[in-house]
Amino acid sequence: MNLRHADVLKNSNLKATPKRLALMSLLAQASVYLGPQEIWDALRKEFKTLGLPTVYRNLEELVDAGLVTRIHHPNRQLYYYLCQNPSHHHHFICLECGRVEDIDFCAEAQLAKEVNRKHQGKVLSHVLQVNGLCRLCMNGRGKALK
Amino acid sequence: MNLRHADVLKNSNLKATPKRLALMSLLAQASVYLGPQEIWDALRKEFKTLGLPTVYRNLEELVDAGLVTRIHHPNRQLYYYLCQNPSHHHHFICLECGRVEDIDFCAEAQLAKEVNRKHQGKVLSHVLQVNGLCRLCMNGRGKALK
DNA sequence: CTATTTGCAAAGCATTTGCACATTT
DNA sequence: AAATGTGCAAATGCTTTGCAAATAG
Repeated sequence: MNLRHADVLKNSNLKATPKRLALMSLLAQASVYLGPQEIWDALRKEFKTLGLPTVYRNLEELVDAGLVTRIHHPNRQLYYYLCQNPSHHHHFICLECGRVEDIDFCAEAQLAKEVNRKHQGKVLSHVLQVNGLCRLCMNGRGKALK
Repeated sequence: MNLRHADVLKNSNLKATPKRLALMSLLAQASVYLGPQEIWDALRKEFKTLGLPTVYRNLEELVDAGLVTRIHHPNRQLYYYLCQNPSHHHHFICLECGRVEDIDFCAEAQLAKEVNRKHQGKVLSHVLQVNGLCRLCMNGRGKALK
């Protein structure tokens, strides 16, 4: 598991430091998108001296390397997630608790056609962000993340 | 034109101040999404003493009233647009010049089905953000907005 | 040994707030 | 006159940067 992360980092010319590996493990385990602060709080339990700027820097490096996805939450903060295809991000965001889940549905083909026809532009990536209520909050069992 | 804006404001219990009307006119004319700074710069030509906080406050009031749409640009800033259906925003964003255009294409029906099936959640609104190159930038004729 | 990475403190910058004054209704 | 809107200055809060010390390969 951590061996894999180390290899992935090496392929991107990033050094496999303990903190970076821990960050990747945290993201890999997370079932929701995490913000820098939450990540910092979680990792500081193990690394007492970890600085918040290091979290930010690592997250952006991982984003640049295409290993991590960054989304804009309606609450105006950034959230991160370990993701596969960086050009194809579909999220379901619960407006009540802040939970973010991936959505499989994609209409990329129609989308590209539409953009070509009407805008004559070129699609490089797309983000579908669906705001709503998750099943937990619909049943009053959601915990507000924010 | 301005009469209509005044009425719309009245319906939302907002006073029709000259600055607010000018802001609405500016948004109504704009063919691209505008940021607070751009809006401030534009309106200050007419209103020398206009404060930036006033622009922010008015934009948010208009968003709250459902008269204006706010989107999160990949450059991490907020952009505003006079818009009809606040639950249905599809944007094409040019990564080169920052231009934002509306996209008509929508797959809401399939989307709702997918969310219901897999996430068991409720869709309240959705945003489809397509990042790419606009026709101007593809031809080297785009002006970087940012 | 060299290039990265990190911690710390300080800076940046878009956005927000407090409050007295001005304007709309 | 009462409620709302505005300017100004200052505060907020997330994010970034500079730089010297630490660490990975």
